Amino acid sequence: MGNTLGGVGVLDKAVVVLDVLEVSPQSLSELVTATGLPRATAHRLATALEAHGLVRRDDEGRFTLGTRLVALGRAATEAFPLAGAAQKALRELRDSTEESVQLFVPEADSRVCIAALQSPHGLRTIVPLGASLPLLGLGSGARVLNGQIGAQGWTESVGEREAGVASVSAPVFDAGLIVAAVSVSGPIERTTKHPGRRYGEAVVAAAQRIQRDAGLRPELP
Amino acid sequence: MGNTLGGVGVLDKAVVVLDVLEVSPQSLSELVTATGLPRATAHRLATALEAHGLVRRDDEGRFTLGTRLVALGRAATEAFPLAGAAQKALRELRDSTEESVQLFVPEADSRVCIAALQSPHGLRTIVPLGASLPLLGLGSGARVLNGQIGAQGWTESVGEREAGVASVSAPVFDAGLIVAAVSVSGPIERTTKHPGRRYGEAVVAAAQRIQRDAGLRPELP
DNA sequence: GACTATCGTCCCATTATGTGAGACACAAGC
DNA sequence: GCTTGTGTCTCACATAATGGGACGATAGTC
Repeated sequence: MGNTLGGVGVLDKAVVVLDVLEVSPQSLSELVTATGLPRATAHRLATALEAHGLVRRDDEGRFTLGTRLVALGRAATEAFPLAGAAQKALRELRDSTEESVQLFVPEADSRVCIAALQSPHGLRTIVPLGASLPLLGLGSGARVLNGQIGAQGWTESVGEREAGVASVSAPVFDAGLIVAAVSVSGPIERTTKHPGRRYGEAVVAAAQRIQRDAGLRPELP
Repeated sequence: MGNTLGGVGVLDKAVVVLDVLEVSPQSLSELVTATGLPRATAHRLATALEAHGLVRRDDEGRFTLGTRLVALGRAATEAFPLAGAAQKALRELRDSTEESVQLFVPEADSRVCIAALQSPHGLRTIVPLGASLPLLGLGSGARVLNGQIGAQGWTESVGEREAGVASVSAPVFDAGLIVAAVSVSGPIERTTKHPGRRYGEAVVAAAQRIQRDAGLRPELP
């Protein structure tokens, strides 16, 4: 119930509350209009979540995401063997390319950024940790996760997902399956219109290093 | 209901599931024994949470914390104006002391670590992000949040919260109220038995810088 | 191959559970 | 004064969560 259409359960409503609070702190009345829930219900849910530390009140008495979530979020990140194992390789890649780098994993019908480091330049691409992008969308990361990889092991996209930004991505394999995509992205001015020429090799190397560091098997047994 | 004793609602059970999964991935049966919930209930809850991305399955089919939580966790961290504003000051403090540093905020009857950086040394104190410690407990951080501050503006504790570790903490004020505590902690061997002498000044300076960077008013209007 | 154990998943009658309109107290503004 | 806006709480009602048990797979043992 609630996951399909029709009946909506407590849990679904509670998640809506969290979703709304993720955007910004909300007073009760704001919460009511934002969620569409009746005042009494919104209040009960928010205070119930508050009792669990998932929601707290800020200095102005508004509801915000609670401290419990920072602990859960950290644990969730660590639950990805990849996220941790990829850190060193990503840092190397970011430092050698001087552009923002990300690690994406497929999740249902989207791809989620589970690790990201930013370019040192003032003008840079930013993909927030945890950001969820459509899997069947644009960008070299999406292509890679859908199995569209060039002969050299990488895929590039120029001004595809967002105007002015280009990116190169390479797949991370486990037992012959693509489990993640490493991406480098930045403004076309710096990456040129053929970012693959510049970064392709480095991205593929980083993906392979992640494979090794995470203890994955690149080929089928 | 459920927050007191007696009736336990869906939300409470869902949180229990998350709590259990925070420790480690669990198969359904493990989840059942860990939570004490009936199999059908545990399954329904876990799959409901899965539908919202708060829970996912790992490669072995077990339940783990989901990707949605990494986004929520990040948002929760950002919802603390302090956590972000404190980063620079904490990094400076960590680099100058070469010991682990933390920022604690009071929350109900506990104190929560909302920012932490670790010592470069092999032997070091680790307080995980989001960790929740009793507010009326031991340690210089607890003391500071309870208003027990020495004349120099800091408080030290030696082998108090945990054997072998000493710490120094200083308060962050807003409008005359203590809103957070900055701590430096490390093994007694390095910090000496009078860590305040060594780090007191630096910790107080960091706390004041955080106050400034976060745009807080140290005194009453 | 048959037997048993344990797994994840799903059904459905039962009732405990969450529901939400409305009452309430408090504060600010006209 | 009155009005409008908060946040909070209650309570009769019925909806939504419950959990014992059934089911099909898979794995191991004899």
